[in-house]
Amino acid sequence: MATYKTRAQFVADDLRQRILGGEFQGGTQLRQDALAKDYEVSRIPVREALLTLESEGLVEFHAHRGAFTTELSVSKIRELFELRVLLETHILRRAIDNLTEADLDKAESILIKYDEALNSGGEIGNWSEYNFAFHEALYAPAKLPETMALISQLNTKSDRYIRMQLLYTQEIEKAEKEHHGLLDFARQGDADQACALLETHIQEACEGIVAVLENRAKAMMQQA
Amino acid sequence: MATYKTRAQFVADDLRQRILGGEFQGGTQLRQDALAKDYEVSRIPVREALLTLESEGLVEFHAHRGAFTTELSVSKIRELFELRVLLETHILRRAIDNLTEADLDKAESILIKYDEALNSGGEIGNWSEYNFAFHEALYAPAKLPETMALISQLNTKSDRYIRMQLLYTQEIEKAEKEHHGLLDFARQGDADQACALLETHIQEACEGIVAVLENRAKAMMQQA
DNA sequence: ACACTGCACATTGTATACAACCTGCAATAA
DNA sequence: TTATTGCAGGTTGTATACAATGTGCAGTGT
Repeated sequence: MATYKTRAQFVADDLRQRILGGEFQGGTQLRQDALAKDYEVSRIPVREALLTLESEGLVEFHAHRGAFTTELSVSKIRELFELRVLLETHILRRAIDNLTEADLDKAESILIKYDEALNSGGEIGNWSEYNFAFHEALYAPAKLPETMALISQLNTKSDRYIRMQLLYTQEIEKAEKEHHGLLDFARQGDADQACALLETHIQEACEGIVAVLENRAKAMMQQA
Repeated sequence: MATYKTRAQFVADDLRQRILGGEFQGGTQLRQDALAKDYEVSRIPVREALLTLESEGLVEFHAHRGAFTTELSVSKIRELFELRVLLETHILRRAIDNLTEADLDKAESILIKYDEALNSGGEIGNWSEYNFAFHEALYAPAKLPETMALISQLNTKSDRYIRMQLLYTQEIEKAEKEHHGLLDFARQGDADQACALLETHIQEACEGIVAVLENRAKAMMQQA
């Protein structure tokens, strides 16, 4: 799949990681010239990369004024997480209907690999990738590609904030326990309980993020 | 808002209409050079327009092979409409919580304008735009912009098929009656009934489309 | 006949060059 | 002083030119 990568795709992938990694503050302008020099390409693939990122909601274009990284308000974050609850409980139910042993094992293996990394190293830079990989594996049996694409889209949009939360609070272990719980309920075929757990799992993550944001806002106020 | 339109945006808007209008069969290649000549621009804005349309799901890029219009399978169409039910009933409930008289009047005025056009002229080319405008007006009071954006996205993706259905069957009047029903339930504040009606409204549209597609497939078989 | 290689052509992807537009500052006038 | 106009510089948007890749056919060999 997609064995060849155009420069535009390469720039888009790398820049996405940089944005999600928090390298830019919300609202900073991304100058095409500077990025072109960074990547040693012309501005054309840079523009195309920025357009791609715009469609993912990471960047906003203003005609003749350029591209700016987006910043989400608390209310938008709440909305995104509410959508995640809606879509992910929906897909989880379907997944549980179709679940095979192999599916469960696959999801579990991701979880185990992650557990090990957690116990040995402690810090995990790309937690959010593992996180999404697990959810994806759990939802895959539903065989709803369009739904999955929307979920993925919502995740990308909120990813920056999830990372931020993990940086400030130490909720990874808790989330990990909930992941095991999800897997257990799925194995038992108990869709109701699984969905209930998933719902609180997502909602609590949301509240965590909102708390961090509001603390930060308070700190900003005092500084000024 | 967006007073200036770049050439890329112009091409994207026009090309979107052409694709949704059914000018291209699913899977046809869109040659950049030809489009550039059509619009009397260079290939650069054409490429950017195609990228935009790709993010909307109307077109697919294959590296070094170009852009092709997408074609949805019956199962994907079903999935999209299922998502619409999920998201639109969700937003409708919220909208009904916040509804004011002014909101209802606004939605109704769209409906009335449309009724008139229907009675006088008969044929309406851009029914799907009116259709979406009404739904949008009804959902707006929910004040959930991200949700609304997703709904809009799903609508764009399925729009071609909705138009196709309307071309072959004459369901516009029925849909129009249902719209009035929706408005009535909303006015009464009866979210449950409104959502139930909305659900069947969407599901029946879906079944209509699937029926048309399967008939067409059968016709194709006989031809061969 | 069939498979395979390699070349020519067409099309896409990207670099460079230029035009259009926005922004901020300086100069002018009220 | 304050508001306004116009210019200069810089950035984005687009055209043109070139490079890289995919495709199809001719030619060769088996």
